[in-house]
Amino acid sequence: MAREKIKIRKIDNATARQVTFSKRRRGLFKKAEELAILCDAEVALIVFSATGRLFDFSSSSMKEIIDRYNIHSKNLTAGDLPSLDLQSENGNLTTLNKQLTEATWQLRNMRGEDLNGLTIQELQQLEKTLEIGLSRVREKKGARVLEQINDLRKKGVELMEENTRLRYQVAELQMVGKQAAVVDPENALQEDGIQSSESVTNVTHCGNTCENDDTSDACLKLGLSCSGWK
Amino acid sequence: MAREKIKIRKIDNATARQVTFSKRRRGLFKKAEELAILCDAEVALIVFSATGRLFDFSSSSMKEIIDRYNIHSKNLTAGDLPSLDLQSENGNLTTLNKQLTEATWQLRNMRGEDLNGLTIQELQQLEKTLEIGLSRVREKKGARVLEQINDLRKKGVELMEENTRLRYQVAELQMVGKQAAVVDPENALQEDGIQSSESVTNVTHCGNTCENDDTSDACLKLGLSCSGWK
DNA sequence: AACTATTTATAAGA
DNA sequence: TTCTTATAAATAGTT
Repeated sequence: MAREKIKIRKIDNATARQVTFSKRRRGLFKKAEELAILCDAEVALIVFSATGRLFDFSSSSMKEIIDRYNIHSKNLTAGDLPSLDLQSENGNLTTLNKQLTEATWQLRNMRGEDLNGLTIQELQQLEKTLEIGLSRVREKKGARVLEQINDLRKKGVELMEENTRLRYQVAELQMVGKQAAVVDPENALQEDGIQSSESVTNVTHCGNTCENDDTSDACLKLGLSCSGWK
Repeated sequence: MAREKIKIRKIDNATARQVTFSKRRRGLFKKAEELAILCDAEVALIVFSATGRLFDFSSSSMKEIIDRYNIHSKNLTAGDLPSLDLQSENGNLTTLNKQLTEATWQLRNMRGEDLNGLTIQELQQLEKTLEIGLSRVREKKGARVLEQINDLRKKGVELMEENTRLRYQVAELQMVGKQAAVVDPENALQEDGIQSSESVTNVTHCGNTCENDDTSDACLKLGLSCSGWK
């Protein structure tokens, strides 16, 4: 639906796939919500990305919709097939169950739940693990934030450069103006001084100057990319 | 998206609403399937029309996706009982595998591993979860340490009381000794003085005195509970 | 992220 | 409902 038509099959390039996922996911969720509102429908949408992240939308309570779905679908299919490969791989099953129980228990402990069974030593170890995890998460977040800041800086530099160009442009134009209005030289000098000092010290003021210049919409971009994160 | 732009609010006209529902439902399901195929995502979509008809789509098994959703959303919110309903309902091998994968992924994230796929917002959320977990663990550890300290204090008091009793006992015995060995009064007086000053100021020294006294093993207990934490 | 040339989706009308 | 069509939205590829 864009520059080129694409075939509906798995996108090979992982980056492109991720980008498309983000775009289409947003579109899908928007459409789901619109359908629910426009047509008074009950809508539940669950999406797991290829990397395992969950996204979901439900027009009312997800639980209610799933319950309602279960009732409906059971009526339609009658008897469902209760786990066929259960007995064949029983050995793995108990192992998996144990692993999952263990993992879940660890997760809960890390969230600070069910700590009563732990000794002071275990709590100490848990605290250390959490501290390390927390510091790593903070480090990564910091790196991401720095990336964004650098991006903004880069754009700031671009703005400054543009600002310089514009100042020259203004100066040139004013030279022409001075030559034309040589009858009133005082007034022309004053305007020149005000304009240049403002444009150098305050980048955001350029919006007024370059509003209709299609080579310089950097001010707008700056504002937009700032708004997306805290 | 057509002849005219419309506002996203419930369509008043029932017929128009029904028509729009049919059209948009088809569009939504198509988009859902495309997202699943293009981006290798797991998608489940459940829609109930205003008249109660069920429409659903799922890229794989609806049950699996809902199970996975339950695990995820439970982990994100609060306390659940995973080990209990694991054996009864989610006995399926593939389901277990996915749950375990999911749990492992979350655990690694909490330990600060594999953070590259996460957005700043997700990192923020993770940081918050870790902070909460960490503070709970520290709180619990603090409580345990306080318990132990109170225990030790109590035992200290018991020792003091016992000590006092012992001093009286010693004094009494020495009175008897003095009366019996009245021939050497100087030596008896000196022993009394040393014993009382030591026992009042230094509790741990009592070990030598009461080692074989079954009514007072508090010193031993004190030593054991001291060694268990740092 | 932001920009567009295109493709899609769809609102209204037949 | 279905088809048509003008127009709004979504989005693929690019920067």
